[in-house]
Amino acid sequence: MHVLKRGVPRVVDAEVRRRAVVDALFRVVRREGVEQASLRNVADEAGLAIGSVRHYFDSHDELLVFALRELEERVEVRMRAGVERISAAGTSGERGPLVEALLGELLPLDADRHDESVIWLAFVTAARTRPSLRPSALRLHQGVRMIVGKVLAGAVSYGALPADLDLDVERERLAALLDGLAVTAVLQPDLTTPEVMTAVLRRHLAELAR
Amino acid sequence: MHVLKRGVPRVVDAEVRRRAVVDALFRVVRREGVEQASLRNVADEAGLAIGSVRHYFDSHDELLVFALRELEERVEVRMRAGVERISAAGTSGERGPLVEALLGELLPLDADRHDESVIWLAFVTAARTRPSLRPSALRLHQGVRMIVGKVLAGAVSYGALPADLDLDVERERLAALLDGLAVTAVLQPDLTTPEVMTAVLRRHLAELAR
DNA sequence: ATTTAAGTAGCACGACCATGCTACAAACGA
DNA sequence: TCGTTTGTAGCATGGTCGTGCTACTTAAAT
Repeated sequence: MHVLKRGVPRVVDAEVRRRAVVDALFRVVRREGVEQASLRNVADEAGLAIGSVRHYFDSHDELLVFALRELEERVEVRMRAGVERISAAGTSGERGPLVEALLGELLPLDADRHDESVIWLAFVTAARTRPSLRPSALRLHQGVRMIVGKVLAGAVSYGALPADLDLDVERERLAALLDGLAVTAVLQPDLTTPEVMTAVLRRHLAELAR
Repeated sequence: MHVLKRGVPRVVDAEVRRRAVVDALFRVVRREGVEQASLRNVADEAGLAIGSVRHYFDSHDELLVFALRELEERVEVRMRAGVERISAAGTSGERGPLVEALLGELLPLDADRHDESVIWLAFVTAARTRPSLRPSALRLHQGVRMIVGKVLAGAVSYGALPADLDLDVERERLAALLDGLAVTAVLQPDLTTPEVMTAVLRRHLAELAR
């Protein structure tokens, strides 16, 4: 009945294990899609027995939910770092490239972020018919729009963008553009190269600045 | 050995039946996602026995491929009609709204096109890991970009858009915007209303025209 | 040293899946 | 009229799935 503190290393191990299982899950999803991310396939990929995976995740659904939260966190960390980098830049002249870099973090410009985008699209589309995934999917959606909104508002306040912009419309427009680029890069990677994506993003930002 | 013409009505019936099965498939996909579109579920939805469905489609995969081709055709028909409407409009003054309407055909602005977009996204993401669906997915991708490219080039030639536009970049930008709007409308329909989508599209076209 | 908990593993069950195959009815061509 | 094709239906097989459950091992706690 005593719910006191236990041996320390155990807890750490548990967290590491959960992370390892999630990484295995991500590899399966990237390679074969969410529908193939069964407990069996994930356990195999992680080099564990199916029962071991279930020790850390009570159900298949819980594993998926946890994995999507993990993805959420990774994106959030990268965004937060980008925002801080912009805040640290004093003069407005330096901010342009930093804004482009921040928004570029949402695009699959390198192999890691490509994989991340693949997993993002897989989970977020799965969330349409899986209620347990919807909260995370919604947070990701809103998070991107919040970042984009802040960036635009900040640029206006610095005089980098005209003050008469309809920020609600511009936020949705830029967010949809980023989503669209990521989606096409995931679905047709041969046709949507990093160069194309950066050119499109740069053009969009330049045009916003008139 | 005689491969001659058979009784006429049979062929018609067969085509009608295949269409009915595909419609049932679309309803299942819309409601529960591609992963639930098993032969059993589709047969139930169509009110047929599983064996009957298999009489028209030799395999599950063939059914999916046929269904995606059907979707391809529907989109193509609507696009062709829109293009003709633009070609029929003589003066350049009338073309603006027609262009907006044509590109709007690619957005889920009403219930029917919303369903169509849901199915589009489901199939096209499934195509990432299903080789048999890739050709259709690629054609849809290229088709949209061809239409968008023609529209932009036409607008330039009519003087409605500045001649110094980088059409390759603008084509990808507008196509990604349309894809992104459709995706977010499918995944977060409550947050991405038809009004938002039309406002974003209108704004983009207006800005292109400088 | 003994108890307690956590980690690992695997079996068994019921459900669902695609597909090969057979059977029967209706309609058509000869 | 007979035989062939076409539509409809259902059975059996082999596979994958999530999950409940049990067993064994390791290590920490008392």
